[in-house]
Amino acid sequence: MITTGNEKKGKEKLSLTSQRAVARLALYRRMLLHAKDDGQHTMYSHELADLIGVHSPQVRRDLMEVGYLGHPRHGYEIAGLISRLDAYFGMDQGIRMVLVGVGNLGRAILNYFVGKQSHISMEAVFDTDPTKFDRTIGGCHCYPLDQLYAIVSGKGVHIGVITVPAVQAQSVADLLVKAGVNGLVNLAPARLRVPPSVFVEDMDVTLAIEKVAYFSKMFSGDRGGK
Amino acid sequence: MITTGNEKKGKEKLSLTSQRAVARLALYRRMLLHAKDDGQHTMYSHELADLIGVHSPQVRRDLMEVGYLGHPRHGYEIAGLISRLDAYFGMDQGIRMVLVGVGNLGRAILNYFVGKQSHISMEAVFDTDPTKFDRTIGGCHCYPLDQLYAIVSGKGVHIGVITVPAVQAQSVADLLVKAGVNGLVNLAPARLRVPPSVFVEDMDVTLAIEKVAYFSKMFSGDRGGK
DNA sequence: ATATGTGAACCCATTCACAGCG
DNA sequence: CGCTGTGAATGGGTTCACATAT
Repeated sequence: MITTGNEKKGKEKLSLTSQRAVARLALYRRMLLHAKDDGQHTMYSHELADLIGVHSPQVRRDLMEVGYLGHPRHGYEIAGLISRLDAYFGMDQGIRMVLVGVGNLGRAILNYFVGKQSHISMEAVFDTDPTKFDRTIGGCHCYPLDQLYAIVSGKGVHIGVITVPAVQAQSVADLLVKAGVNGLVNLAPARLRVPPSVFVEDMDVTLAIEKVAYFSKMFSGDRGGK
Repeated sequence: MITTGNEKKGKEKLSLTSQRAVARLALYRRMLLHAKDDGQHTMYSHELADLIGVHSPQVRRDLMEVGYLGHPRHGYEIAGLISRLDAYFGMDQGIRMVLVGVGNLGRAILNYFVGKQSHISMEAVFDTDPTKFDRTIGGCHCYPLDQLYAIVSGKGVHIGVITVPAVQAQSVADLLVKAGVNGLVNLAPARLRVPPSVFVEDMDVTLAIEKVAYFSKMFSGDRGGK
């Protein structure tokens, strides 16, 4: 087990922070990176709270959870907190991922990573379309899907991103799990069945649209001008 | 006047179901559609529960919320429940949406809708790239972004889907809101500021990956070997 | 005085347990 | 009986309030 320089109190709390909390922490990190780019050195909990739309005690409690202490008069030190969050997300050791399904959606996601250097790296992409084999797409080499196990297994790849049609999603998930990933980002509108040791995050655009359909109808009780 | 955005003028009947509940209802609907395609006529709460990974009382409570009653011995009647859910999501009146940003991501989302007939229709798409103007992309006519207000306003378009780079997301959101949409699906990794009468659903792939990074690390005690 | 750290209260979503009905 | 409908209990996440530190 590798621990980085920043020591938190002896509490190596592996506790499962709630998914909501983890998402907020990722947002804090993003805002802190922006602030750092702008030359800021410290930030108050209430500033961070305003930036992502929560209350300041929420921020303080979240940061307490990751074991980073602020300064009662000056707030939180940005660079240090970013380092702490990097460690929290395992980015100090690097996160390796692969993507399966180089359609429009897959390419869109690859574009998020091309150019900008991140602690999260896309190691390879896979597809079943022979015209894509051995090409470099979005900065990544594209391999045939049936070589996935051979290429991914044992390489310490943590995350698989699934951007294939719904009908293929489960078989791709099975393949990725067999190859050793323990986290999946599933962009296909399908429900995946995976062993409990694998974490799945579903990103279902159709579902999101339906949600918005409901709430937007509700929000527009009257649509009279203002 | 300062608006805290905290005025909930909840209508008791159509009460603001929680976001989580609405997402589940959309999933129920999808599963029911599949079952109907397979020729099933009724379904039990525990079946539906298993299909989406929740407990049966949760299903019954959710369906109670939308006011659909099952039969104590035969479960829920599929066709009727689907109709009820269609009405719940406003689909019986049709949901009209537009999409802004015809990059890979935008095209991927358009592909979700091309071919399959849905109660949700994509009315038009917009971009700033002149080479795309007046072309039909994913079954939709592409207009210049600066014609958005003229084309969308007054057409009863409910939802805007934002698939532009992060830096443009806010201005596109402003435009869509001015044109009268009251629901946004935001695929850009940016935080949007909108009036409280507009519902925003963020779909942030980068955030999702970071979430999975955390939980996948946590799920795998060590990453060295097996 | 101002901002953090945190126990305690609060609130809401989920789950339980059982009444009711076919 | 089996399955639904739902009040009651549970549990987890958020907010409050205040002690603490500088």
